[in-house]
Amino acid sequence: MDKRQAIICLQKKGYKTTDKRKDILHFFERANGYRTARDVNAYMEQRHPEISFDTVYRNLHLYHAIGILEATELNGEKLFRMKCSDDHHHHFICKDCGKTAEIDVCPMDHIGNALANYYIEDHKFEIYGLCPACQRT
Amino acid sequence: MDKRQAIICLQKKGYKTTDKRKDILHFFERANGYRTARDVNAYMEQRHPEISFDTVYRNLHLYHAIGILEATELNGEKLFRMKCSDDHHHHFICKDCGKTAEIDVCPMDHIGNALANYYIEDHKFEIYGLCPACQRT
DNA sequence: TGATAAATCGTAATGATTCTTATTTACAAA
DNA sequence: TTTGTAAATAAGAATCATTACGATTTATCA
Repeated sequence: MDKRQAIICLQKKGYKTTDKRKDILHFFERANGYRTARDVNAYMEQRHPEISFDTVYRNLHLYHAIGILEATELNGEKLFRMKCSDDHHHHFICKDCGKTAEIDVCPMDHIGNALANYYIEDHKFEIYGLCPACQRT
Repeated sequence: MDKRQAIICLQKKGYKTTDKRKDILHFFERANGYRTARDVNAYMEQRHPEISFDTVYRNLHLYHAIGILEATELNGEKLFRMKCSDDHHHHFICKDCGKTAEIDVCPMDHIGNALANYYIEDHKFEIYGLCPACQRT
């Protein structure tokens, strides 16, 4: 997903494409990894000094709901990133810069019938550490 | 880990064993799964109407730091449970009651050298859903 | 261009958690 | 058993992320 596709997605579903919405997408297009709502706020405040963080949170939530962004949670903060390709996979997440790497292994393929009587809704597999670039600092 | 072992652990490290600390342990000994800080607060307020939630948070944090409790995070809230056996494993977590089930599969055994140049600090694998008991309601 | 529903602003409210200061208590040593 | 002292606690203020709300502005389309 890139900015262009996201804008099409917004329009298709009848949402308005405001400058602020476009700028949020622009931010994520360049981010290449997970970012906090605070990061987005900081970026947006440069361009729109009067922006309300309600606008940021509302749009992050919207983008997540309609599948433009994906979200996770770390240290009590929500993190967002552009949705990547549709095939199921997990992520390595750099604790320093938020950059991610795809992991194609899914542990659900290996659990067999260990949870036979359980109703499974969801799962989370993430690896945390330092990406090659951040190890050098 | 049970209450008795936890108290020994506290004493060994020179921490005082107050009634409130014991009651928190008592709560987790019976809990058999993840509980929020709010759950602990609610329980403690029954027994100690004057208790400060600072006391609860401080002790949860301490217990986690010295390995009596383990922690995770869900929907913007921290969850705690008694530390279980020392062999590495992951959990199924019931979204309704917090009860957990051990999963012996660890995805790290399957990633090969996919992250060869990455420094790995940590990983998280959790499955969410409903336990057999909670499916019936 | 103008009507209208959606989006935004500004700010207050919330919910979880942490911090601060004064007071109390568990424990060790006499 | 008493007492000194560091640790633990109470009470409430402060913080941090997030959500809610009424008033105002704006994108879109007829």
